[in-house]
Amino acid sequence: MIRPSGASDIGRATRDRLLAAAGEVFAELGFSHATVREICSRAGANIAAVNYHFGDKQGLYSAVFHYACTLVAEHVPVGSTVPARERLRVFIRAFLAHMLDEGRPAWHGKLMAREMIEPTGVLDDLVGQSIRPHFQELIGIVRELLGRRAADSVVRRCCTSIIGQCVFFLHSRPILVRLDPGLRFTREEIDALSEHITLFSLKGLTAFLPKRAGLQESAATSA
Amino acid sequence: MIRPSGASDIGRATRDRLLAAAGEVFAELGFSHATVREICSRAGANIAAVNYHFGDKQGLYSAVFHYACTLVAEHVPVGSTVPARERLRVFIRAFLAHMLDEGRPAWHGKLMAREMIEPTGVLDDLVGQSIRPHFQELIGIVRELLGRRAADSVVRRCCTSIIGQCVFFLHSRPILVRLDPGLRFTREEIDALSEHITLFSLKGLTAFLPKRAGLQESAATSA
DNA sequence: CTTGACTTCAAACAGCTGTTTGAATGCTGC
DNA sequence: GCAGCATTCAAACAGCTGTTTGAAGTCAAG
Repeated sequence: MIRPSGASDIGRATRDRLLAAAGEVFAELGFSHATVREICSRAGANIAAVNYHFGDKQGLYSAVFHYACTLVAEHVPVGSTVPARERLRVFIRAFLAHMLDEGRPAWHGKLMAREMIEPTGVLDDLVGQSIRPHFQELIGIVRELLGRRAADSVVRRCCTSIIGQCVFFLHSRPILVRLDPGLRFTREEIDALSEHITLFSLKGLTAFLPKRAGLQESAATSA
Repeated sequence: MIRPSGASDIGRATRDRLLAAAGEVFAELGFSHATVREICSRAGANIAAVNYHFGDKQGLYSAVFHYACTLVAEHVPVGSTVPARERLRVFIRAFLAHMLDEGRPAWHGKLMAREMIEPTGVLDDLVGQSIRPHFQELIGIVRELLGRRAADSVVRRCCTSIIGQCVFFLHSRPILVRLDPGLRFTREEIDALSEHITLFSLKGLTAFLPKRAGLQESAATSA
């Protein structure tokens, strides 16, 4: 019996405590380095609690991950009436803030970063539920900025250029802080960063505008 | 006794075989997932060989890593007589090729990617010996493209924008192949990718040129 | 109170890990 | 051949891991 159908209040309490503790530990140490004992210790639960409530360690990880996915779903895409260059700005800012913000539930950003590096199987769910929609949204923005005649491959590469700039801070933070000690991701720094990436990307996109489209270029540039 | 001072030929043979095998296994699985037994098995050596030749698993990892670092040192920076935008092109191409090329010693790219994510202590050496010089080289290029009056913070952020685009393919490959099955990093694809990043970045940089510098912009753009 | 389902607990289990040991082997210089 | 050294080997060790077990506890319903 992996998980009982009806859970009482105190049962749900330790279950939730396990989820919260597991989120932290998994984010800190990754799936394999995190130990069930450490998670249960932080949750104030018995070692057998994980297996009782989630079947096994992998089940707990999946539960934590899906819980984190639902939190991401709160991302509200901007209406398409807004100009594309403004939607790009909002997109980049939301993306950066979600990953770097050292706010309260700091772990689900790290968690997803780890999943990208060491896929454990739930990565497919993550791609389907969260990443692919976001990526499609960005593709729509870029396509609007580049015009109908832009090739799919060009649009795709431009999207990776934009996302790459954002994700870099997530994956390479250990190196960045060694290159520049005193690097902190405060709210202001994130704002400045997203503004920089937006400007850089809007200009960079103009390299792939169809020839003889000076009017469009100026439109995409005057951000 | 960690390592004997004088090593005979066959001794050096198994030592080298251990280094090669460890490079593959560490790159594939990371430091913690890699097992001494697997490494020794691939090297055709006894389990105790690692401890005999390198002291312990960490010692083997350090040796592999420093060996990989010496290989990277073969990167030849272009003379500064070449125009900056051409040096940027060469830099990006070399960077991408070094990390993505599925050539013979395919492992030291992956190895460094893993080290960025899960620093094991040798990361400091890596930053000092390899990453910082490369980063300084890129800073020099970007500064030349942006002009003397560009602020340090702007130059720095532009460098991260450029490197971020390159590193993205290294860290997020699991996601990218799920978003676009059939994605392969052939020699041609790497060429096209580096060309794209170069164009995108050269244009993106112009967003941070000092105002009223149309002449410089055209110089940086006509790549 | 008694029943019964749900939950917690301490203890142990089996498996894999890096590491050590001490004997056996191979090679070199005498 | 022999001593001395570097190297290899099979076996075992100690530690940590996820997981299981069976008893004890908890609480609501009859």
